[in-house]
Amino acid sequence: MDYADDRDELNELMQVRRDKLQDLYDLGIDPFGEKFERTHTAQEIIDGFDNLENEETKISGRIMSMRTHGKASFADLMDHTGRIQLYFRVNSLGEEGYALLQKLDIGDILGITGKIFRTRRGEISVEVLDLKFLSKSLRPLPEKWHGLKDVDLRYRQRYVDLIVNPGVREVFETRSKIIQSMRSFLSDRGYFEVETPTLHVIAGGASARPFTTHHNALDMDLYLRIAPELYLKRLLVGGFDRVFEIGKMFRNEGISTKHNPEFTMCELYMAYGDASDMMKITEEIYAHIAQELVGSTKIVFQGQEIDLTPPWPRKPMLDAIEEYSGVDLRGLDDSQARQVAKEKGLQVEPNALYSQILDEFFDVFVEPNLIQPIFITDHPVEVSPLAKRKKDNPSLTDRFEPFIVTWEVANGFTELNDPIDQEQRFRQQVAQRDLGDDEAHMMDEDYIRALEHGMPPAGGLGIGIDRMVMLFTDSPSIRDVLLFPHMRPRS
RNA sequence: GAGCCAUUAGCUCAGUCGGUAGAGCACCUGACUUUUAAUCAGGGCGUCCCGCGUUCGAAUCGCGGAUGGCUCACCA
Repeated sequence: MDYADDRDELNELMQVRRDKLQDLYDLGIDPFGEKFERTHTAQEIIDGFDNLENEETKISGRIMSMRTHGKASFADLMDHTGRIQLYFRVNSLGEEGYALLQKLDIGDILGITGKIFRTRRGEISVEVLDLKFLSKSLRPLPEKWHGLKDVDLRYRQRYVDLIVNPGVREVFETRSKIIQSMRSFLSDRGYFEVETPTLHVIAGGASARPFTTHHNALDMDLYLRIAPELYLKRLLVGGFDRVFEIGKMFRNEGISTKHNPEFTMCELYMAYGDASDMMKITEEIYAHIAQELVGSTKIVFQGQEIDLTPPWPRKPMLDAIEEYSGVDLRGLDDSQARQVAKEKGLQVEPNALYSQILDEFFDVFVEPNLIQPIFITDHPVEVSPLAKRKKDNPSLTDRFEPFIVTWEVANGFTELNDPIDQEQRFRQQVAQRDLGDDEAHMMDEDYIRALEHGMPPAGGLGIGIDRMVMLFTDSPSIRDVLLFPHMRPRS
């Protein structure tokens, strides 16, 4: 087999690497070696140097830079813990062994057997006694100093981004820690982790357009779930006391710095509880994770200090609107609300509903001001079809949304457990659907049936994991916290 | 979906008035046995995002398209 083939289609840099590959084969060396058992990681050698000096070690990783000096050379080897310097000397490797360096490229993955020592300049290093090619790299890496900056390439070729931009790995390590931390937090409090279907016959539990797919054997269309809510509450009917699920949701909507078509949410439900329990747990989870990650409940996001220390203030939506817009929307009907909105310079559809105008007021006047954590509560019943009405005002619900740095980071409420009210709410949603609102709920007869068996009063909460990770990793774009964010295919 | 901006060597970027493309890193050749953005000498590398047009001549101007970024709209 001629590994230096296809020369016409390769640029010079790749041709050179193919030639070296062929040279290795000619020398009887497998450039794509086998299992290599390391004894230390780079970080272990650096941390444990005092006890390891002059010891033999086996380490593996990728060559990230080389400095050759005639009969002695230096290279940096990177593994998942960090970098360590390699020192090659013709005296220790012999003429033949040392000559192999000519076949070495930045990006090659090596298995090194060597001796741990410190150079004259003080750098902890490994003097190479034997090197094995574990994988020859046939493509050049981006430049050592500037790395890979082109965000398009960074997302499309995340593997390269991860190799050359060390901060990227940290973000995803933090993401993993956050999810682990959330799991143990909930599990420690008696929450039981479950998995519910992602293929739904009825896409319910949120107001969003679903993705549609098709089951061939059953010859039926199915939806990718927009929320796990209705299944999790069926489990409360079934007798589970506290449940949670962490998983992907799919919503067929726009892509932005805060939206990806698939995103991760944690939903949890507490039987015999209510919204106030959920607000408490929201604050506690955020504070707990902050404490674990940075050892403080104060964090910095994009240069702003955010104080996550509980308790967070709570403010009814209508109070917040009055505070920031100066307008009291309480008790208005649809047309009065439209009139007030026009006076404040908002764009309103000619037949906009009161609840929609409320939403618009909130988005324009309130949201941009919500930097520090705050719970906005008491949403109108029309936009909260699964939440229980407030006892003292049946047009509002016992619902809350926490905001941090102007983002809605979660959504929770006291769950509606009255099957008759629920059925009426669904009917209203279906009516809106018929009027062209394709984000309104569909009727879910089986869910009503489940409620008819009796669901305990309960609090429920959904936390957006991606936004939480953005906040804790100081990432301004959701794409920075997704390993492989959605991209249009490149032609 | 709309507006604005970007796309030039493997990577990071220059490119003046429209005159036919440059730097650094990386790469190749040589020197160098403790360097670390190693150094020194020499070298080569381009679908200037794609297509059409204007022009004697287009990386540069015009039109259309692709991809990305930001803002807005929808949403978590």
